[in-house]
Amino acid sequence: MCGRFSLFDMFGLEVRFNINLPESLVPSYNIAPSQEILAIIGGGGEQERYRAQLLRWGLIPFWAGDADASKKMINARAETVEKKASFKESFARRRCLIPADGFYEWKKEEGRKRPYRITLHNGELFAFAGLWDEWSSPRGETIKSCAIITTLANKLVEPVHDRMPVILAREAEAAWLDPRTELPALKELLQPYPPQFMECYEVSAIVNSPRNDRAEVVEPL
DNA sequence: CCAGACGTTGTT
DNA sequence: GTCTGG
DNA sequence: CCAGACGTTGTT
DNA sequence: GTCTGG
Repeated sequence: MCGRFSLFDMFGLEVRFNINLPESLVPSYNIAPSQEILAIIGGGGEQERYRAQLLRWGLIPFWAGDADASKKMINARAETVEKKASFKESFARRRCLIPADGFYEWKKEEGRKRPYRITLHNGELFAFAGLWDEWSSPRGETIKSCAIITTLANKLVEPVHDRMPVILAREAEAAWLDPRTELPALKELLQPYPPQFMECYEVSAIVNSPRNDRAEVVEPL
């Protein structure tokens, strides 16, 4: 699954995704659920440019009775995303890119967990396939939130964990955002990323606490 | 028909 | 809102 | 995802 | 054990 990632390479970000960054966005080595994260929406048709949008990580379906759903819905399974009540509407109409430069998975062994960091070669920026939604409370407060889609781990990640987030091929990003893309074509985009373009290495357990947001957590152990 | 759930991961 | 279970 | 808290009453 | 906060 994917419950932690990083996005600290802010310089390449605007050019790579053709966006203006939100003022309040700060680089982070250790991004956790419940935080406001950068997402990219728009594209396709008349819209010339993608838009950056901060979203709470943890999707609250628009019909939810309260906002507690967000504590659970940090991931959506690629295999079932078009069928689940909580995600189907977002899958059909509210897809987003979630930029990152690495993510973390924990390997469980002998009763303890060791964290690993997974990146593309050279720490290149990439985008998770994401879903978003907008929820309004009875009092009229609105919350925009999101989830990251997961799929089977590839050969590189599989020794650490059996699931991993969907990283979109760069040439698939536009199709993912395009409202005209048909559902079967969308599902085809949700594949495990090719392991030969990725790196996986153990990192310090300092990353375990989301409070430890510093460069040390991305260093090889 | 209405009521009630709506999720993933990991562990058992 | 929409699906599943009864 | 992991870490850390997990409670009420009454008083300031 | 389970929920909340980050």
